[in-house]
Amino acid sequence: MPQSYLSIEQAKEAGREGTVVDLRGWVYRTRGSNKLVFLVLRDSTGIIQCVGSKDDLGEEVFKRSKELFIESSVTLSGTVHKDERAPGGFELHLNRIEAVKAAEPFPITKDQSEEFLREKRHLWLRSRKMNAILKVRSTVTGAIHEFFRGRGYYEFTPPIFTPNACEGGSTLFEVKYYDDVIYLTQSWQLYAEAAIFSLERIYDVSPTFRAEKSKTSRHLSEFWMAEMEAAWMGYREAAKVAMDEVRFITERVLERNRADLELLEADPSRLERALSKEWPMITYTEALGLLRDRGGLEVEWGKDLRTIEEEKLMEHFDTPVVIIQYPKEVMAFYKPVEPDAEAPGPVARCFDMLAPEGYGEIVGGSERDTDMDSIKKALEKQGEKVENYDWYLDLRRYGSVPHSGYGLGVERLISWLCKLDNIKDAIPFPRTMTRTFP
RNA sequence: GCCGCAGUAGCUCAGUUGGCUAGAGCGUACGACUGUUAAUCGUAAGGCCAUCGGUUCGAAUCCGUUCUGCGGCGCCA
Repeated sequence: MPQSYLSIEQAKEAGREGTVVDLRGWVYRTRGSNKLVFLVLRDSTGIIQCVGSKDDLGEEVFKRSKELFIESSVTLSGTVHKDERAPGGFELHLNRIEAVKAAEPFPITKDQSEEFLREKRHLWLRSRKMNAILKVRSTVTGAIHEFFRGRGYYEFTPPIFTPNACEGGSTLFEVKYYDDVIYLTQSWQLYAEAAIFSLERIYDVSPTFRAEKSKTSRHLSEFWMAEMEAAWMGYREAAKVAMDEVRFITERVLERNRADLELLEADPSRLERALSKEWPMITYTEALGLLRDRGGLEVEWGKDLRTIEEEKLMEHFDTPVVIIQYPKEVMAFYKPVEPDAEAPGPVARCFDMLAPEGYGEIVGGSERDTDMDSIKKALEKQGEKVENYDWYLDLRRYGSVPHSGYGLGVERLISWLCKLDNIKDAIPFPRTMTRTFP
């Protein structure tokens, strides 16, 4: 066995031509005739075509190499050649090939359906498509840490089991907890609000669970949210941080994953175009005006923007757009009223960020209410028991300060960056209302 | 919660107004082929037509039940 193996990416580096290299990986494709075998090798870095002739390999090895099924693990060695006939421009002329473990016939063939690929997701992860998405995903989560740490934020990890509802109880997953019942978190917010009195500026990237009965290509029951919470910060400033964050992540993906985006047919230039422009921040009331004047869509003031309205609105933009000051009535209890707004009714100090190309809401955030009485009233109105939130009210009793925060939907962002048809491809093992397997 | 679509070979799909022994491609097995691009050519194996019930001389096909999956709306990230 050779001492050191190269990756396929390394084997294609300049200056390697004519040298003998050792590679290892998995069989991606095989083709052949009675004198030649073409075997495309795959590893985490890419693919390369390997050519073996009966003369070079010997009758026995040649025959066995032709019998290797797709996804067999192999080690091999050969000479690097530049060859226009090979996919990718390089190929390896084999002088040795050994199966580490011969595979059984691989169930995924060229005829595929979304449903079948999800059923075989544990194997489909090996596909070039999933490989590219997972690489982008790694860049995205890494960039989130880099962004916040570079700005003096602390990572703060919230509990996943929670006794409280926070955004209305209907969408919580109940979990048996010893002899009791508890819920899976659907937001870190209440705990983040406790932590800012210690750390002032915090962020996290963690799983979130929502039992919404949403059967769409934009919803998951388990997804990852990148959240931030900051003391002494207003909602407009938080919205600017969100825009900076999404910009930063997009830059990093363009730097590190250009080839992955191209493989996914997610034209990088559309992201470059978005980065080259200012991203608009408009009010809800202005958005309604836009819909009426440019879209011919009349929306009654006070109604939340639905999917159709959001899509219609985003037809006019090729960058993400932040919408601020939604009507107070449609917002959760913790969002305070903006007194200075020019609007037909009370509006909240809150914002959403919509992605272009129909990818919908990627960020939702707000300033948090610091007024004890209005929090209590809002909780009662939602049917919550105020005494369950007494610990949360303590945060208002002891040195309350203005503060804001937001949550970024990691899979929604990845969907936009990678131009995915379905959010279920943005996470390795999607969990939806009907899928918990594999 | 509401609305729509689909279940036929391991996979992707045909299957006419109800009519003979249910078809193709891919994959698999065997064979042929010196440069293939998820090669090509030949042969073969492979089916409780999702389920239960009904109509009929006769049902993959028509009607109803149940189950499973997919998508849209609402809600959200």
